[in-house]
Amino acid sequence: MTRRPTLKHIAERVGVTASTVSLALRDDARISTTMRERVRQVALEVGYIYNRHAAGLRRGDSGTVALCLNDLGNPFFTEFIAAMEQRFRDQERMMLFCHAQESLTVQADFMRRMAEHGASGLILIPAAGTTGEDLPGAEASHLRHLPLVLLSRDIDGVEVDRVINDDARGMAMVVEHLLSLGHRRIAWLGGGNKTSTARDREQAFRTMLTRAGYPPDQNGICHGPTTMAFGHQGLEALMAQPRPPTAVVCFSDLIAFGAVAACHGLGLRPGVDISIAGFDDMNAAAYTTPPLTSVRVRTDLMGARASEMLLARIRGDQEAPRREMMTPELVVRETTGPVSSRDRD
Amino acid sequence: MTRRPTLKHIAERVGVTASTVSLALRDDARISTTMRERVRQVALEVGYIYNRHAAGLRRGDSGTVALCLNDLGNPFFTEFIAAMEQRFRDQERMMLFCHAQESLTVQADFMRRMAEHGASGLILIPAAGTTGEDLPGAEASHLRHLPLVLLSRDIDGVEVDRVINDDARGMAMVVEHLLSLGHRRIAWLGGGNKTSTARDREQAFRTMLTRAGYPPDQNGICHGPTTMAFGHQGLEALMAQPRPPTAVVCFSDLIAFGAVAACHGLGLRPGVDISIAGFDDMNAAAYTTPPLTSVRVRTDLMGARASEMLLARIRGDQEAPRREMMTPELVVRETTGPVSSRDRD
DNA sequence: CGGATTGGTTCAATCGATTGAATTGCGTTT
DNA sequence: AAACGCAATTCAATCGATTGAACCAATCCG
Repeated sequence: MTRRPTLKHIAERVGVTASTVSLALRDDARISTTMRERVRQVALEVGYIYNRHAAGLRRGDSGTVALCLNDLGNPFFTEFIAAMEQRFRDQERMMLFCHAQESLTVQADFMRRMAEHGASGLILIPAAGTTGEDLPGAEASHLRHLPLVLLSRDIDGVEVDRVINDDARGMAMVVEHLLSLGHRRIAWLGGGNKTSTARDREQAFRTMLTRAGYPPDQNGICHGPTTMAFGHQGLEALMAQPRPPTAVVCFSDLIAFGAVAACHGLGLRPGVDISIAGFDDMNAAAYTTPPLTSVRVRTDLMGARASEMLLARIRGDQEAPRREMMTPELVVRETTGPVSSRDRD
Repeated sequence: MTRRPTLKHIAERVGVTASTVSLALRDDARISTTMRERVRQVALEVGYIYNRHAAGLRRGDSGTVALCLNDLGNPFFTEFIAAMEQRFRDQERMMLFCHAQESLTVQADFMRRMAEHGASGLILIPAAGTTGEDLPGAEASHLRHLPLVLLSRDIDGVEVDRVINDDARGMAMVVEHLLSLGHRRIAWLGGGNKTSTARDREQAFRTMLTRAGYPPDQNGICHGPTTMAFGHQGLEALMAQPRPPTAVVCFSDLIAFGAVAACHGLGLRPGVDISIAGFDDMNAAAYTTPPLTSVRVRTDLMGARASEMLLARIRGDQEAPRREMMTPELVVRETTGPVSSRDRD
């Protein structure tokens, strides 16, 4: 098991210097076509493997871009990936990603590691509870030169590029839709206040209902993790109340899936006996029984835009950080319907 | 914007050499505690960032482990990740992953890149259509020294470690279950022959039915991509036949989700008018309406085992490659039930 | 024919951390 | 006082690729 071949080995075989080989392999115009061919040939023969550490050390950049996600258990987040991968691949950049599982420590480790590794930039869907202090942009941080774009979840008080969904608008559409169907007792099933999405959506939910004159009941606000399991038990809890809601708005589709599933056991027909709305409109939303009413978040556009913004920063764009909002749209399917006559107030 | 600080800068400040700083930061026993403290302190002050390229160049190993997935659109595959991350984090190894989207090119690029990067090892859920030629183990490949473990999908004719589910056994359980419920016209909804899982499951399906004396009808075999959309339209197609099946076995849960959803539109009650079985038992399987009968694949155990095998290889284990099979279990929920009397042959 | 041009290649310094061997300093032993 | 042991630090070579400048030879032009 011999040592892995280097430029020098190739150079010796061909009878030139390592410089020539380096230039040849990288298609430098200074090298003649014949030489290039010979070098290529020999490189193949000896099984040459480019050494990124050596190159990275010399050049200072590794040509990679990092993505940090925090909840792979929610397929919604994986939907962002496709659009981004495409963009970076076009730029011959590799995207390396990390699943931090909502752990600030893991997230910080990853960011540090990527800085050490000379990553060109970072797209971050921040872990719940992330503050400005935790970001590369923070003065105290050693990472301040790492270009950064926040995706999907916003963070207050930092000057960074970000691409987020207009959650307030999306939630307004949901509430208006339900009100127009005659619902008045509308409950909330969703996350706490650890992410901007959870905060913004719930805030909008409360504001809209209050403004319409039907402020949400304290018992109608049910907090819990963003999982199907929570959606399931949450709906059961809501419906066990003496005066159950006629409609339930879920923070996310994942929760709504659980809620819709719970109806089966309770003998309720979603869209008839109870209205349920989700948020995100992930792929699976069209495949619940019956299909879920939700708010389409344009993960494709958001991912693409985040990539572009990051690439611009990497190229050295010096403009002030931008905060871009994507407009969502309401997708009415079958889990929402008119309030049944016997439920009407 | 000054250049980022190096060991040398710290050394100058402290009044020692770079060697001392290096040893101090890495907690080498040779360095006194006081010095270690001083170095640490200064490193923090100047905002030192460890340079992985330099270290990697010198040491030849980057301490990272790579994972290549091919279908993030299917949450089943993300279920493997959690168990693996844990294991590697315990070993202070970072896991970098790639979503190759079933593209052999992207997969190959990633593997090459990881070899160039000096990754310690690779766990691969191979892209559909991957052959032994595409793997680091292949003689022709330049990657032959990269420790490799195959996960979930098997590949013929290569000597590599692998951890796979016993698909034949799982499928046998499904078919027996349906036969025992009285089903005789059982259809297949699933992928082609590009992955071992697709082949093995379909093969077992056919064998079991043939052995029982009810070989599947040619019209009862419906091939397509592993998506909910295919499951949806596939079920509609099957039920549109003059003599529709009384039960449908799906290659995977994702397809089954689509199939179950299609029932709603067709006015069929899964588990009553038609039996549907999935495979994988992903989290969402318990939340369809009604809950899906499926085969539990132990992604947690498989992920853990694959990590352990890879770590053993990295440590230099010289034993012959092993092929480990995990035993699945049937999870009967409500989408399967006795064949209805009017359908009985 | 001399000088300039061009194309092709080599020179040599450089990136920053690592590590086995060598060195220094200091107290202890004989 | 010489010899020794030990701890703490430094020396110096090394990893492999990159790249601006220098070099050389052949060709071209006035």
